[in-house]
Amino acid sequence: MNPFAEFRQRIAAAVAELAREGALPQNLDLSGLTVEPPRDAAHGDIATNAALVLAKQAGMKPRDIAEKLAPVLGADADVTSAEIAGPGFVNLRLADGFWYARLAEILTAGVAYGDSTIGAAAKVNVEYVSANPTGPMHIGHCRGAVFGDALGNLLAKGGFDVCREYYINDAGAQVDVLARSAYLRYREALGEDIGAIPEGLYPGDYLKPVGAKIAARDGAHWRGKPEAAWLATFRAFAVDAMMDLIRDDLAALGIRQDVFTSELALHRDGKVQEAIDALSAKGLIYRGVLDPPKGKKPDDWEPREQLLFKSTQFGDDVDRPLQKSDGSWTYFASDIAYHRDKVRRGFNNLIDVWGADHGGHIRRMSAAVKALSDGKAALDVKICQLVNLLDRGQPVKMSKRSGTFVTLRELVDEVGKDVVRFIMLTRKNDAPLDFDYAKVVEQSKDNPVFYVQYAHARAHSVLRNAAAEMPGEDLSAAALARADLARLGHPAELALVRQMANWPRTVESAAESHEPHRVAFYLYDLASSFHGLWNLGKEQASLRFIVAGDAELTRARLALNRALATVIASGLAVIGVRPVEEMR
RNA sequence: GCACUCGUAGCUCAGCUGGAUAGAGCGCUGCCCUCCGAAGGCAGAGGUCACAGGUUCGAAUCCUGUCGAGUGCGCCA
Repeated sequence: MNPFAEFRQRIAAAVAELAREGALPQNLDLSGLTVEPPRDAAHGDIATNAALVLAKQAGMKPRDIAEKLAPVLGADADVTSAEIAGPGFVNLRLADGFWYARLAEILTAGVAYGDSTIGAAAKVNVEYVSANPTGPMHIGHCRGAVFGDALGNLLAKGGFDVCREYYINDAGAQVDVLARSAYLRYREALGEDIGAIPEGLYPGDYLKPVGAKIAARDGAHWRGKPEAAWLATFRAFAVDAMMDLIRDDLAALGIRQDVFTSELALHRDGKVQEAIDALSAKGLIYRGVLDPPKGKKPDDWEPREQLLFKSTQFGDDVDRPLQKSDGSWTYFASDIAYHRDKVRRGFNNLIDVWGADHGGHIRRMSAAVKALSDGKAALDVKICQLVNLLDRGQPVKMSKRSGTFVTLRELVDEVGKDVVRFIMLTRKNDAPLDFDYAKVVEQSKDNPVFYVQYAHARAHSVLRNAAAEMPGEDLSAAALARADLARLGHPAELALVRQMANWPRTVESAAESHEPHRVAFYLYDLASSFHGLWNLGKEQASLRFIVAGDAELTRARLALNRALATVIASGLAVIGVRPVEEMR
């Protein structure tokens, strides 16, 4: 249960009741009604602005409305006090029993705690990574991959029907370069001395096995033939090999996607033409000449008639070209076809995760989605800013040319997938992120991954100790849920329960705003509260979790421990990090 | 030149879609282990939320402008 959503309903019901009695006007608009935890715990458990948002439409003073509302809410069995504060907030304090019930709920639900139905099983499509299939993934791809995957997990937990998707850019010039590079390695595999890899081809060793495999399969069949004879074969073979490589890299990060869509297949099946025809039927396609970009030196600029999409009708700054001068489709054209395909597969919620360098394409793509779905589908593009790779504060030099760029695999091998995943979510997606090799593996509170894992491990440490001290005692979640939870009377214990009860709300707001980083911050805060509670037991032995001679109190506190571990595990599952029971 | 993103403590960043006295971590100062893991915790100092207007009961949050940073800008993907 999300206590705040629950009380929002109860408050709406109270308003309706007052309206029935004639104390308030009928049919008030409650859309601006918020029900939140107050910033200051001294203000109670739940705060609502109901009186403030209703004042204007009711033509009454906020405090007068609050005066009527507070007694109605105060009559709720779960509410111990309803106070009016400030300009007209109503602050509710809930009975401890309400929070104990939440604790039991956590123990009963397990890691499913926080699962929500706000998504109403609506289909949502998350496209992420979509790295060009020309080599292994490097660190630059990493953030978008983790972000997209965690967002998928988050939406699934929020009750959406999630499809995770990868768009294979296997139709552009870069895959021809890949094919030529593979051909060179093929000749090498046949025993030729190919010397240095020429400028403009991919130099990486990862293409050697590709060339070797073709040589093993086809022998010298392709040797000496013109490019036209072998290009398509080598391209297809190399792209497949690169996609295998990328899938392995993704697997190392714990990522598995549901659908892989090929750009080449869209072209081959005439889907691009179909999409443009569809837009054309809506009168959104024309031939025209664009103005040169202002302020930029038009060195080789010459006016050129092009096939254009009227993206300006949907909020873009300028209409966008669909064809190159040789008549072939632009990337934008095939991307339109791709998004049309998603819409036709029944997705009205589209999310694309892109790198920072694609920021300029958001408007045109959103315009295209609006146009081709007649406004029914919404596209949300999440931009992931750059990751600055550091080592002890010093930038790690990367050069693609010399092949010394850091691959995703190297990174994961070095620090582990859990660390990579968590750190990638410790910033908002649109803010740049520093990733310091040395710091992220540090076992201290400076390192948020460690800090959260440590809280989980500590809770399990207590459960292990308790099991040793109380042999034969049933310490399962189900058994602990039946403990006398009312023994948890200390303010810090209740505060922890309230914070854990905030997890469902965190899931819902993070899912709705497409912001998985909120989960990481929530877990950090929760871990912090738990570490604080732990240390209370150091100063005051009676506050330790295991209390000799009071089995019932111990059971209640063990319930708190197990619930804490459960909520952390539930949150880490969204991020895709394994909760550990012991630190080593 | 235009567009997008951003500007919050000395540093790195949160701020739950407009709420009450703006929060963490690092760094600095001072404390807490005869130990349920000090791999941790507590306390203190530190901010006119870039600046100027506006919207309203109420603005770090929304709008406009200025300044500053990053990214992108016809036939690359």
